[in-house]
Amino acid sequence: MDFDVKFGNCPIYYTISKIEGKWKWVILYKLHKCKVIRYNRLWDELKPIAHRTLSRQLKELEADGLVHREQYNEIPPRVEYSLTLVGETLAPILELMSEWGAEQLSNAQFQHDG
Amino acid sequence: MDFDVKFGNCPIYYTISKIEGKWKWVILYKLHKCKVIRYNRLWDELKPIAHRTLSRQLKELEADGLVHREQYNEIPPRVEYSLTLVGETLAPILELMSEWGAEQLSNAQFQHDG
DNA sequence: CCGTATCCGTGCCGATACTG
DNA sequence: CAGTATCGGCACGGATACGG
Repeated sequence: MDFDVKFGNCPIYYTISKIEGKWKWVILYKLHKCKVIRYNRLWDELKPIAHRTLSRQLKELEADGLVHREQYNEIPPRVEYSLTLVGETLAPILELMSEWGAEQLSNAQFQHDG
Repeated sequence: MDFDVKFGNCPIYYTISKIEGKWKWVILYKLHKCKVIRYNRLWDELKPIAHRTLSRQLKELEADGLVHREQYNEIPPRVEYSLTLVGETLAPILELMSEWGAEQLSNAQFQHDG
């Protein structure tokens, strides 16, 4: 990564770069909430996400050490995703993000009703 | 926004959608740290960001009520950016993101130094 | 100093079909 | 069930030049 060249004094940029993309935070949040979740279940939760997109983001998250992939060689096949220990350290951020969104939504509600 | 149609039960998606883009979190963080900052100073801090990009993201953030823009009709002109009250409510998330990045960076350091 | 205008590349993301 | 292959659109972001 060319991170430290340009932004060595900016840790938040490291975080943003590591978890870039439209879906990654949501994926991480789902994993945090569900602990363990199968591929199709995750896909269901995130529809209308495309397979290609979900698959790729999961792979990147796995490569970055944030997500663990456990494959069972059964028929039909079963694959379960969960957060790694490092991934779990994001939990406070995920919770705050969710809370912030909820507050903004309820505020917007007041604006409408109020 | 088509948010509530598809993701009404997922507040974190609201947050992500609101603060989308490669730079927005970093911009918000800088504003949070500096309280008030002039355009060119911000641009300096975020180089190699392009003017077009910085300008647009600032406008979007302003339109979303997260950033306040104060213009002084002097010569030479002066424009100062700061967080709105709503923008300030993101402070805990920004701090956590920065801390998380710092931890990951120092961990990576340990891996190297062994 | 503080941006906008213009032009353009690229890479993210989606749809659909197909495989082990 | 759990993905990959292929194709393509389009919006995001960058470089540069110019305007108030």
